[in-house]
Amino acid sequence: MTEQAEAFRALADDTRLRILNLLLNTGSELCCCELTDSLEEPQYNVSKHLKILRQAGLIEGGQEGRWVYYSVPKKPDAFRKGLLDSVRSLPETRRLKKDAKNLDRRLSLRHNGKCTLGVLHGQPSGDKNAA
Amino acid sequence: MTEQAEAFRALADDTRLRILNLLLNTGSELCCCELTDSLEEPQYNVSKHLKILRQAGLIEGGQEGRWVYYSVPKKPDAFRKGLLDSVRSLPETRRLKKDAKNLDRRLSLRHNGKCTLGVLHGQPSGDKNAA
DNA sequence: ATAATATATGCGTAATAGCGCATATGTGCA
DNA sequence: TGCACATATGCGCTATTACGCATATATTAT
Repeated sequence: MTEQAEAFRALADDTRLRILNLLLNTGSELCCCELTDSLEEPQYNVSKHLKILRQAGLIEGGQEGRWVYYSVPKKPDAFRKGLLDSVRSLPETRRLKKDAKNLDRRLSLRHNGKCTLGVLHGQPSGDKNAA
Repeated sequence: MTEQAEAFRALADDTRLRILNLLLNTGSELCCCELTDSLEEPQYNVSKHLKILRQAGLIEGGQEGRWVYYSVPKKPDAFRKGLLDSVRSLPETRRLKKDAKNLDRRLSLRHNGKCTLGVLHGQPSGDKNAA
């Protein structure tokens, strides 16, 4: 598979589109646990999806202490810039709105603009512990 | 999977990208056999890929007699238009150039701007009959 | 009608993807 | 040195995908 087809494949997944949606709609860099809580997905899944996106060159990740902050590339090549623009134009579904709302709440817990917590919600498989 | 992720998935395949590349770079509509010969892939595969692209809303197909002509949608929605633009910006690999060359040759066999032939090459699995 | 032909599709199989779970890795702090 | 914690990864499983092959469908020509 060519590099370009791989990039498309990285986008062919709802969870990964949700991750990118959050990264694109916030100026900030987001760490794994913030994404995990926002998406209400298990941490190991979020981590795996982040890896796929990073390998496709669609996000970048930088470690800061125990945390790894992910963000959209500052200078993507033309092809990936086009792809990211396509993701930016995704229709705002209920799910994406909820993700954004979760993220807002989660970001308000930062201190000095940095995450100081881990995953808060119950690592839901079916949301047993959420309520 | 959302409709948008499905569209990305449809693009996550080299053969399908090659098909779109040909459709985007020719003003003309192309029939299945012309694409088959240009790509040097088996007819049944091309047909299957065309189906996936059509279901994703990335191409349209219209029957004319025994032939089915495929083309890029005239009025795609904003999201798909962005995707098609991304495909348009694919780097010109050797493979894509060869496809285009094959297509040129194949198009020169049209009569009155319409295809009058079926698949010409040896339905290669490994190009046994090609030489 | 029958044959010829352009395209589509069902089936079997091998490869791949995503999830859940458990656990490893690596960093900071006591 | 050892513990706590954020993140990453290996494994087993199931579901999906792509391919090759054979054949079905549909349209034209004889």
